[in-house]
Amino acid sequence: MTDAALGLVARRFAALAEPMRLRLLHALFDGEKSVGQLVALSGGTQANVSRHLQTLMDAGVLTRRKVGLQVFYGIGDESIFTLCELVCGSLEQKHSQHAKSLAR
Amino acid sequence: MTDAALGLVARRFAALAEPMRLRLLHALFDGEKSVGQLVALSGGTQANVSRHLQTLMDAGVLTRRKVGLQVFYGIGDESIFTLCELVCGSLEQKHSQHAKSLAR
DNA sequence: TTAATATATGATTATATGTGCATATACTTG
DNA sequence: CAAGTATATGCACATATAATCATATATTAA
Repeated sequence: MTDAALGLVARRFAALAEPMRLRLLHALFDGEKSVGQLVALSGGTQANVSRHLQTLMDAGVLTRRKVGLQVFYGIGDESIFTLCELVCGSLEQKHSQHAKSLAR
Repeated sequence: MTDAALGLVARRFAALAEPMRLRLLHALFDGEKSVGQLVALSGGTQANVSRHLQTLMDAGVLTRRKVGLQVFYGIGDESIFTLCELVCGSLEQKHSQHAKSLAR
């Protein structure tokens, strides 16, 4: 593994290492949405949502489509779905094990 | 998705969002190793390697086994393998597409 | 052209994180 | 018990990142 490769992988993970960005990605799981829609759904400020979308774009995770005044973002990398499922699954498992060990 | 769940997922991704930690994980892919071995393999300082191992432990990603003076760490969550493969695969694909678009 | 709307961005501040140095802790051996 | 070895941790510093506010940049409509 070269230093450059490790850096790229780290950057990809870093893009997913922020609750608000995960919320935005989650909102995009059922199809692309405008910035305005994402602001409403996420409850964040317009500026902050725009910044996070920019970060996800830089990470190569999103698609961007401009239509008139609006900009529509969508999931641009299919691996995101699997990544999130994997982590959620692993955490659920850990949580249920923890619950069991508390119970006995 | 609750706020707490998003926070947990973000923390898991954050654990993987650092080149030195990825290097350590990579070194552990073929079995558990002591801190000293990891220091030698990674080229980091002892203090820094120890800190990163602690971070990965907190994230629930590693196992820890103390034998005499030494402490052996290992991969404690199978999903890590798949996560890294997925990201590497996605980046390779992106890279090859980029190479192609430069070529034509 | 002017006004109105959607999105992006500069500047600032607060917080988090990575690193190195020195030292503490835990364990083993003589 | 003293000395030596492996690992962990307190402290300090530099850097990165997220959030907010105000404002800039499109684009459309009147």
